[in-house]
Amino acid sequence: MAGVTLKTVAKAVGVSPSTVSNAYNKPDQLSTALRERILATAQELGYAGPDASARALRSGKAGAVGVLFTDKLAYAFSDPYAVGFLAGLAEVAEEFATSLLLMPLSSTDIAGGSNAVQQAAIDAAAIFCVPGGHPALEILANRGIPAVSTDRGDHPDLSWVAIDEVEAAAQLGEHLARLGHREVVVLVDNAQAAGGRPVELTLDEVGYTDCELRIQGLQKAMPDARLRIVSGGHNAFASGMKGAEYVLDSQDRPTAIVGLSDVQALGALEAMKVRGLTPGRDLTLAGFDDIPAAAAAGLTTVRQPIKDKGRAVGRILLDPAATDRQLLMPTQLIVRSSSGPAPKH
Amino acid sequence: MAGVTLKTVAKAVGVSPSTVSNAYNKPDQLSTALRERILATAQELGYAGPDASARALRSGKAGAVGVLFTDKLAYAFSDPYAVGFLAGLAEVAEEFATSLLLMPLSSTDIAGGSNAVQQAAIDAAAIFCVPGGHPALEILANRGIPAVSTDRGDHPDLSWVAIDEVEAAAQLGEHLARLGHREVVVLVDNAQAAGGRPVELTLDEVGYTDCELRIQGLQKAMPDARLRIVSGGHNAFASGMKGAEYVLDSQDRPTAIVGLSDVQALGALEAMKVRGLTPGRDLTLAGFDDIPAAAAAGLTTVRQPIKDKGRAVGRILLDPAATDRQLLMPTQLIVRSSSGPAPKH
DNA sequence: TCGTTTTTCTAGAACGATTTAGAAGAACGA
DNA sequence: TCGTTCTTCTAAATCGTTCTAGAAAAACGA
Repeated sequence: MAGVTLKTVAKAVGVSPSTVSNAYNKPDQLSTALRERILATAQELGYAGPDASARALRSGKAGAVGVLFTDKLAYAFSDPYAVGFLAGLAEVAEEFATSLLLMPLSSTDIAGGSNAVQQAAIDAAAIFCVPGGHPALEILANRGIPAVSTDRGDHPDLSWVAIDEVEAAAQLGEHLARLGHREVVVLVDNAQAAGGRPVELTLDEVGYTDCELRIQGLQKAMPDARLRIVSGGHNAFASGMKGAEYVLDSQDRPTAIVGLSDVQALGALEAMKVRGLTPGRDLTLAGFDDIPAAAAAGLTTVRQPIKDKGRAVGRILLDPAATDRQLLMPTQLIVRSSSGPAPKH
Repeated sequence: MAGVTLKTVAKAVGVSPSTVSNAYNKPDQLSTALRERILATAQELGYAGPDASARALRSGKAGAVGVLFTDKLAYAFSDPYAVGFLAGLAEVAEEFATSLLLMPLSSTDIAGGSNAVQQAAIDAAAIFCVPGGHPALEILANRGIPAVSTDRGDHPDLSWVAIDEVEAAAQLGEHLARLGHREVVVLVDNAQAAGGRPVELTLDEVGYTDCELRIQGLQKAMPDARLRIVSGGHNAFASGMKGAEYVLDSQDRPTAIVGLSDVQALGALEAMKVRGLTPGRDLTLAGFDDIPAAAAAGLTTVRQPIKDKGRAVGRILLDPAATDRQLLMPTQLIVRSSSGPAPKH
């Protein structure tokens, strides 16, 4: 059973290996009769079709696109936003009979080459929320693998599918400003705070480009407001809760809390509930992304078409017909019950 | 920049290709000085390390494990249960510097070989909730790829990590029986109902082994109860809602509804809420899996350690030290407010 | 009937690495 | 000093395909 190759089959049928190869890949290059005879013999010999690695080597196509996530791979699945992106990407991948290769980003042994990004047999890569300058991006570039990012990069020849982070955040900022909020806390993803106490950051310490831009957008739309940047850890429900707890239990309570992702905002919502605070009345809460749970919770947020984002990335990566290599997706402010006028003193 | 291979580097440095290969893979097989010289030259030439496909072909290791999901790949991400499994698996994969290859199962062109399962360069495969007898499983077997399933198969030499479905469901059944329920509706995943009207099924029509076993377990524990099997479509929130609506709006209302997954049960919960029904008082509702949202919703359910399941599958696939190839994971009945005594007439 | 096109198939060279077996020289123990 | 063992490096075979030319036969048009 083992060791059955194209050659074995070719010999058994009495044709050349090329012909057997064609039987699988170019059915119109040989007579139907012969093709069927070859396939039958292959079946009989237990030949499972052309070897994937060999085919990939020779043809230069791996039949898979890589997906790069920040942080731990296991972690990526906790945010419905990331999952939505993946779902959109998967949809297109499915259409092109291509697999998705999820690559862990953790191991930093770059020179050694034991890196997953180094090892991966992929034709292209989707880069999801990876901070600019990450070593993995360089590896990808070195390997000459076409990539599409979900962040607008600085290089003009980079492909991306993104939103206008500044404008999107500004929409939300205007809404909050109109409601009279001047004391705002922004909850962000931060590695430092993970596992420890919540931290208060400056804009420069944020790290993620998209987060920075959003904060800038908020500030732009509410020039008179005082923005504080707080993190309770990685981008997750628990972190949002921790960050909000820290803020709510301090003397210096804001009138509005903005989570830079809905999962964090929902965590903050939980912290408010525990303290008997009603969102939209006692304190305004807003998020970002508009994940399904946001609607159920009545969370004001900025909707971005995440599944479409995934689809668009997939098209750029896989569809030769896709011409636009830089795509700006629309966003929309969704006002729900969690935002209300700032209480007057 | 293009066309730089091991050979190019070898020629540039003035050593044999084997030595360059060793510089990357077996650092202790050559002097440190030479190794550094090689690596430096490689860098200079823009060589990005050994080609993944070539390495995979020659060494016979792809550095990736495949993940087979039922249904549409895009779809798999909508259930936190599936996502939890993936997270556990990813954790172990990360540890072994292995990537996860998500394969779409849809295309059925098996003979043609344009199949993702056929094409995929993988060392092993995790099979998640794929109904027995699916053609993809045969392809995998033909290719001689070791696989671990989340269902206990019939073959004694198959590897799996599963739960005792019958016993787990029986625990829940006993709980319901003790509460006096005799009219029970079970909500299941079913392709037929997808996109159309909810359907009522017989046990034989269910299809998924695990679902069948759970229903058997319920029946076993509540011999006097009448079990009806209803499906509102694929395994998802919306399907559970649709199925429950169908049942709640009929003349023949049950006293208890059991979702065979929490997402479905939560969908049913929504349908109840809309109708002003309080779970645990007007009608008993129970689920399966104990996803995070279940706790928040007060849903009685059967907990299974899904992340551990993913981890265990990963270990069997990747860890040579893992000896047990068949693992039964524990389950636990979690009673919350959504279940209560059956109303007396 | 004769050139021309089409169909069907093949030989042999890649693809880019890893592996095996072994050579050359250095280091070692007695 | 001599045989033995290490260390360091190499030559050549091999992994299993697909691809590029092109050959042989069949079909075609005039």
